[in-house]
Amino acid sequence: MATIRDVAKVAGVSVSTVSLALNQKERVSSKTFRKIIEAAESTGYVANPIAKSLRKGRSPFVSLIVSDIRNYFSQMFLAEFEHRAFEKGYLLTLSDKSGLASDETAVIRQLIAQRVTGVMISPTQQTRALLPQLDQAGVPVVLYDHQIPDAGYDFVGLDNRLAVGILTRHLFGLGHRRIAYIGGEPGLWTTNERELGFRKAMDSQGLPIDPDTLVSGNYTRDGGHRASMKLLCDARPVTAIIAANNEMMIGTLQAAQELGFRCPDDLSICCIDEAPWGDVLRPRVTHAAQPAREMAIRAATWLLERLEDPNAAIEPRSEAFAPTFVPGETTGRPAAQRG
Amino acid sequence: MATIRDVAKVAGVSVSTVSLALNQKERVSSKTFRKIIEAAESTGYVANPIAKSLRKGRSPFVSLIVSDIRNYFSQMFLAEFEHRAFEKGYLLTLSDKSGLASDETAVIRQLIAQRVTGVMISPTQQTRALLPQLDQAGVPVVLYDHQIPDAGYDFVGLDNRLAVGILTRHLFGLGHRRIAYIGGEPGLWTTNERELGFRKAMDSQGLPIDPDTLVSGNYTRDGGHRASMKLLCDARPVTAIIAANNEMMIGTLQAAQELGFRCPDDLSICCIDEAPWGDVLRPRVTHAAQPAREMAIRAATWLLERLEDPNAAIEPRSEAFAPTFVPGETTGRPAAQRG
DNA sequence: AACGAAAATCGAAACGTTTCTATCAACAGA
DNA sequence: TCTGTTGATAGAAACGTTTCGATTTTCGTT
Repeated sequence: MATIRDVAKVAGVSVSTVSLALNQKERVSSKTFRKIIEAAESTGYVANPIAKSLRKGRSPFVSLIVSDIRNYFSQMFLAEFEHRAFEKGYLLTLSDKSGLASDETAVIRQLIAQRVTGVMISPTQQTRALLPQLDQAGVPVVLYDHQIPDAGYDFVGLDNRLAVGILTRHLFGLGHRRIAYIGGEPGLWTTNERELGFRKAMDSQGLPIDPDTLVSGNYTRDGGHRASMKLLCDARPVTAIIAANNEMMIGTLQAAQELGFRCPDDLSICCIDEAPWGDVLRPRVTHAAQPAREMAIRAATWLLERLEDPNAAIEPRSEAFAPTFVPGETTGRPAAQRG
Repeated sequence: MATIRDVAKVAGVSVSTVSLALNQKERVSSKTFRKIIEAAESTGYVANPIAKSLRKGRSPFVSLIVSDIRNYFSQMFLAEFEHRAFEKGYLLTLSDKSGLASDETAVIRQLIAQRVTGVMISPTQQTRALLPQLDQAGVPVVLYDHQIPDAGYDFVGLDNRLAVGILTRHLFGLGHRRIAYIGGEPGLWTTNERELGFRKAMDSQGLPIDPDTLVSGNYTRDGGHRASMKLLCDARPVTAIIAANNEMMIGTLQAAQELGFRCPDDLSICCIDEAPWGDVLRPRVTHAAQPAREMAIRAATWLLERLEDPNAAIEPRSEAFAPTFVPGETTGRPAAQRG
């Protein structure tokens, strides 16, 4: 492969002039510029980005660390980020925390060593301890999905309290009083926020919370199924269930079906998140959708903006997107209220 | 950040000895080895992979180029490849061809320049011309989904002819005679194979193919919808439709519903591919599923195997996975045959 | 024609490794 | 005691850029 030295030789100039010509064309006379371009073309020269990275201390990579790539939300961030990054000349590296071997610490250590120029990450508890390392390495970071309060990073997420609030209010409006809530994996920020949203909403309707009806389903289909089974086999089953994400909603739907509950006649079900093929699922599930695409675009834009000018002192920004309420066929008046 | 020179100084040995100790510990006396390890730890040394790459002419990156990341099949490859690659010490770069700006030529040029050590790619026509460049750069390649016959690359895909054959045979067995086929984007390998499978299957049942019932839907939902509309508004509509992928199947389902066709009473529908949430979709769609996960694992294994020993002369391997036939509720006997 | 400033170009160092070749010490065999 | 061999370590070159400081060229003024 042709190197810059070959080009210099062919063009009859020094190596440094070639570098100048290729990177800051205004620093070079137009005559030599032409000569150099010509030489570069005739030799088929393409700069070695690795050498450039070594010298500059920065690689043209930008990284996305998702919690689980099988999840619809992650995919949006992936798609939008990849396109936008590539447009700006960056390549994308992807890491998935759900992987068996995926130790987040190791991932981040690797990325820092590779001198990636920016990181977008859906953080967890474990992540908190790693962020200072990225900081120290001077790598701009944008968080999404889970917030780390007061950490001073850009953040893009959902207004989780509002989302659950809307769903609760919706059910209340239909006449439900015994409303169960299936929360996500304990310890995560969104989990706390969503639960808090539920508590507040119930409180503001003057409804007490029966601790038996506030359970965790770990954000998994199976967890949702198990939790629902318990909720529905109770002596006095709830009339409505809110699942904190779509996977658990599916588990709930399944449990209801298996136990002979008709939805929404005997049981109303709704959730946060939309399903990948939500528009063709029957029954259509009532849900509070995250505007995933917009959120992804915002996050990508913010990160790329920081890369544009790494030492511009941009104040950390934070945006909680309002959910979109999508009424479906899985929620209705409770049986006792009808007819 | 500490460099190898700092370690050498602290350990009181030369730089080359440190390098030796860290990479081929047997080449160094155990006494100095200990000294060096200690020095490395005390200085917090972590090798700069970029310098290593420059020197070695290879980076620790492995690349996946998908046709469209929003597609379930791509996601499987992504998830499995990422995990396995990371386990072996590689980082993954991802490129999505569906991106607005994503010029495949530019992507591959970049990857070669970055000296990636292996590439997994779902090729298209355009790709064919780019493969020699990867070859020349000595980058092992594994193809998936679309085959490029006789190109001499590892390939993992579906037995497309069999998949369509099964579906056709299934419909024939139910009594259908007017069977339509909605094919994919023209020019792609799988498109051709699937169509060929249809032709052969029809032929072997002694059924003529009405050219009006063999149409293209471009693999998109909308394309499937349009094609179905035409098929169903015909004077003598078909009794069954095979869609060459899941997206087009959805379009077909929708069209049937809009035109008042009951499925499967008035119209049987089936397709290749499963849906991401296929197990909760109602009605359950009859389909020939690709064993996506196994395929992804195979592809990842093959590629990583080649990276293990880059100059082992491994014969190109190729595997066409048999589809899994999953009967559903969208296919049944044609109306004329029943009661 | 000579001068000085500005513009253009050059040479060399530096980024942090690996690896080739050379040196050195130790040690076995004669 | 000397020689040849082996194993451990050292030195230096090379990978391909960018960038700093130095040098040369150009060109407008006087």
